[in-house]
Amino acid sequence: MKNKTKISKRDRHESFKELMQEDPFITDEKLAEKYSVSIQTIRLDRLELGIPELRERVKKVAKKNYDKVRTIFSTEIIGELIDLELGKNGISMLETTAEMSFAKTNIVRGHNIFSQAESLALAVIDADIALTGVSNIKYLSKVHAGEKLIAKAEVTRVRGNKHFVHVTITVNQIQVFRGKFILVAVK
Amino acid sequence: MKNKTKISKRDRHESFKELMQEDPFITDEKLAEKYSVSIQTIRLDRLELGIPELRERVKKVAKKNYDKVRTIFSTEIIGELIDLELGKNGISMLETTAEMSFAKTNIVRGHNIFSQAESLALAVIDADIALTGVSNIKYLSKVHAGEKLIAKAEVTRVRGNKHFVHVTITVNQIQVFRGKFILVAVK
DNA sequence: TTAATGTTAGTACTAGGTACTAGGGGTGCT
DNA sequence: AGCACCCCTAGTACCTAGTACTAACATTAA
Repeated sequence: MKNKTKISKRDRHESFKELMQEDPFITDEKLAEKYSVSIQTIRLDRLELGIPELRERVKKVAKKNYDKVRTIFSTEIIGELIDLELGKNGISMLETTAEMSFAKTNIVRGHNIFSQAESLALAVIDADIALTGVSNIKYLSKVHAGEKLIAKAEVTRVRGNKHFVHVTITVNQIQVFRGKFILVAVK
Repeated sequence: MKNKTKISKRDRHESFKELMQEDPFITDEKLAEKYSVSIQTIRLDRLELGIPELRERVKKVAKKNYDKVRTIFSTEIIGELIDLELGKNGISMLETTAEMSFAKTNIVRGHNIFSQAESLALAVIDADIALTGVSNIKYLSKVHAGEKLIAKAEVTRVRGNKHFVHVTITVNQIQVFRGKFILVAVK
């Protein structure tokens, strides 16, 4: 028998998976200390649970977030573009995650929803570069992390370089957001 | 003399620094091939330029973006809170970056500005948890990457669980955004 | 008691390096 | 022409955080 706090394999594996998500930057050595088992045991555990080695985990985080940051900040569309008829209408889909929401309530933050709507509005209008001038929006009901947002945008009027776009977002056919945008095409 | 495309040290170093930012995931071996020099030369280059090894670079990207994603999605305030009088008013500051803007024009995307405004509005009201119900916003002029946004929020009226907040954002005393929010405090 | 499961130990090997020593080749200066 | 200096290349020992594998012991269940 060893000495201290030794838990069962099942419990260790349980705790293991959680820890890997919280802190992907931990080495086998540290893990071995933490659970007071040998490094070999940790390696068998990772093998069993299909958890890659530290370097791979770090690389994965790097690549994922690298992409993510680029997607959030840089893409023309927040969410996935499903359908688009330039100058007329468009549909995009956004799967909400825990990161988009308040920790306490799991309710998705408004600006994430707004971002989807605004970027879709910008995408549907038939202009090279456009900026949002005015918008009038209403959040109709709470959105919880994990729910799939379907945004539909429709161009209602075009007057000179001003484009009027209506956007509605639904979750399971229930409206959660609606907004009117006036977009200004710039040269 | 070797054989092919060999450029000067200065030019290599120049190109080197750029490449490291574009693609931090490249190994010394690949770099050696790319510049048709030996691995040792690449290592001397990195030493000279103070560029860490691949693993450290990857780790850095991982950590940075890890934090970034958390900041964007999770913080209560987008930008830095400068002043706050709960239930009355608040000021926040956001330094815009190239990532927040359209690549072509360098103009900051609307939703980044909106996010600052909305999150500040949520912060000033004296309620544990609140959601945005309605908002009415106007972008008054373009914001370019690098400009410092100062958001001022003021609670104008409270009726039951509805909080009316006005937010203005300025760059060098010039208004670039104004918005009215109706926030709903939830229990 | 035997078999299965869980744990530890150790070896050979890997990638992608650091740190260091040593030497060759071209250029510039005197 | 001689020599110094820079640039580049080569090679060795060592490092971390592993993989892949073999072997043996400990614990538990049948």
